[in-house]
Amino acid sequence: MPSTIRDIKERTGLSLATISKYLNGGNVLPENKEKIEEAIKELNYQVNEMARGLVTNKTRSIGVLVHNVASIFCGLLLRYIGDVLKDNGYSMIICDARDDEANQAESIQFLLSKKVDGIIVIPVADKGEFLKPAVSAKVPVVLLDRSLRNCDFDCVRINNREAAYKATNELLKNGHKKNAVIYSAHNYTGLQRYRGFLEALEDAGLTVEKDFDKPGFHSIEHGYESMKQLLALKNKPTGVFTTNYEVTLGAVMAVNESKYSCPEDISIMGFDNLILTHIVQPKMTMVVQPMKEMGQRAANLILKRIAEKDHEPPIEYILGTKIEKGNSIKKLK
Amino acid sequence: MPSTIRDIKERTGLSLATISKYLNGGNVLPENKEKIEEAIKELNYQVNEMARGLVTNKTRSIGVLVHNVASIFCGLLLRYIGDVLKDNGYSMIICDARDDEANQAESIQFLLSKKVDGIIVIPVADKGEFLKPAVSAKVPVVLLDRSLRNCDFDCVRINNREAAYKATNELLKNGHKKNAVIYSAHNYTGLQRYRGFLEALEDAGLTVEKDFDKPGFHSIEHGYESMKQLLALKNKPTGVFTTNYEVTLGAVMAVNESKYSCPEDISIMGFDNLILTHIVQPKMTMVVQPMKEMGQRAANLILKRIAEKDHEPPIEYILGTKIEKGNSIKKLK
DNA sequence: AAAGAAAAGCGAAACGGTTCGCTTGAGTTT
DNA sequence: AAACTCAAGCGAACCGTTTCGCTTTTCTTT
Repeated sequence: MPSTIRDIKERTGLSLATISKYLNGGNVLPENKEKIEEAIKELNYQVNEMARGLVTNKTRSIGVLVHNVASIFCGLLLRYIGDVLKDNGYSMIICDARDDEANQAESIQFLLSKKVDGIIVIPVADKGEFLKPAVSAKVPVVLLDRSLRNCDFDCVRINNREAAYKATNELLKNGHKKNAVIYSAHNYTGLQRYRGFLEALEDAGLTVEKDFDKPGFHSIEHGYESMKQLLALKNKPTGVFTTNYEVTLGAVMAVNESKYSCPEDISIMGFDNLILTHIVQPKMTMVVQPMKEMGQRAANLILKRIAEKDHEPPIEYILGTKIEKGNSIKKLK
Repeated sequence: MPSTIRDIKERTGLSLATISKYLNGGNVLPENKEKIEEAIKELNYQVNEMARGLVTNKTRSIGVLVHNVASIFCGLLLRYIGDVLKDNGYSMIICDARDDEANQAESIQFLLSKKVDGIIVIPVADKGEFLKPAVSAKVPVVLLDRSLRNCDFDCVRINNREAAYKATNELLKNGHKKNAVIYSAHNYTGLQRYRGFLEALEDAGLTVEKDFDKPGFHSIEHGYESMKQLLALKNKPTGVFTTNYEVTLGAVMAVNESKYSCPEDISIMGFDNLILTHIVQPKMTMVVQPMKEMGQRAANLILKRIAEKDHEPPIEYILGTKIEKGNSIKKLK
């Protein structure tokens, strides 16, 4: 039913090769160009991407594998990624790992079976084995937001350690000496932020108390439970560094439900300025990441890799963060 | 590099036709079946979906066009849709309309150019013109969450009018006579909820005051601004029905920033029990939708339509809602 | 004006599957 | 044992592009 390049051939009297050349941006006589364009318009012709793909071995689609599609953080990144891809004629096939490594590995296989030209991934954990099939299939991979242990892939992210260091200093500067940290112990990003926290304490001649050290999952629940435990301590911390969006959310919930309030009874340094910050009182002080740039860079990078013929060595784009000041940190004298 | 059906032919001595037959679930002698399976395993063979698609004219991909990919509501639906599609071997190509009708129309064209087998859409507005190209191309469409004016498509949604009616009654039952409503005036769902609100008032012998009637966009800003205006009135409402997640969020923000509090000074009846609502105090009373079922039904419905040879008349699945009680509504005597 | 270079066009062979219509052969019926 | 039935297998055509290697045309240069 839909018209093909052969219909255009009939209509213009030109050969398939010439028409194909035109379609792919090759040079054609102005006269013929006009003929072809007219035919395309009249026949409402659209290239059959499948036929093209069969020859070129390209699908013009990119797989995007996220750790959790229902998180607002991912949603935003998806928007920016999708924009760039669509503008370049690429479709975005999404897979959701639901924070599970087995799902994640299966999703990579799925994407490869769909013959995507490249994959952008926000990994669940810090291990990279699940990406081996992509490497064997020579499908380029770009990591986003989270790197991996012994990472040998392109990656777009922030300097997590430094950001955490700066954030912790914000607590220290305000006189907080008893600081807790709530973090994800299962991915590279979480661990790096934890290290930044420790380094800042160390440089200030402090250490973290055992009860104040809260590793766990990247989840609202973890933030919630940890903050509850912290508030129940006899010897409570005065400051808490919550190292990602979900954990910050959970921690705020816990404070809200308690008899304590922020920043009077407990100060919080948060992460990721998403909608949360606007609806809670007081306004949170937090580390903000350049989400838009992260998404766009990741998309552009994967497109670049696809276009390259040679296999270039991996690049890391490390973007800057800033601290947005609110009123969630009390100044201690 | 990757092996083809021809490699299997060499290895087994069978014909292409037979192997293809096996791949598509046809009957083959047990002996040959074994040979083929062995060859597939050893050669690590995977069907080339593009070659298959060229013949069958199917891509095994579904376009999902959402009004706003960064909303947590959409994110959740995407998760449930994606699960069903992947289990059936279909990939999910996502487009984000960014709440803009022009983007939405362009995205449909994009999806059609990608030759998706079907489209699931959460429309931006209540007009359906943008779907015409899909109809002409005979690509099935399933609407999700929001219907359209003069709708002639399959649709999976809740009974918005009834849900709003029940919700409003919750305010009325608690003695509220001065009720405001904040809603989206740009999509079918919002308008239906508004009607349900009006009907409930009417049945109680009440009407809505002009100042209490707040149409606008489906956005946090709209909820925020409207609530601010309501709180600034000399003659304030005692109850407010916020008819979607974003608007509820914004309204809560506005109350939090004001000198008033909920439910002492103003009662709120909200919509959509998503995670953010847990972080605000008091716990909200709200209408909850069966998100999982909505996503799954939509996905299964589109798959069913694709499988059907004849063009069956459209179906509407109208799912039930329930009210989750919190403490955001004060009992007036 | 002839020779040479560059640009544009062409035919045909891929790409990797599915499917149509026919042949083969085993099993069943009379 | 001949005739018939039915399952399984096969060859070849086809899906709609791209691309290779060649020919033709046009433009420069001397």
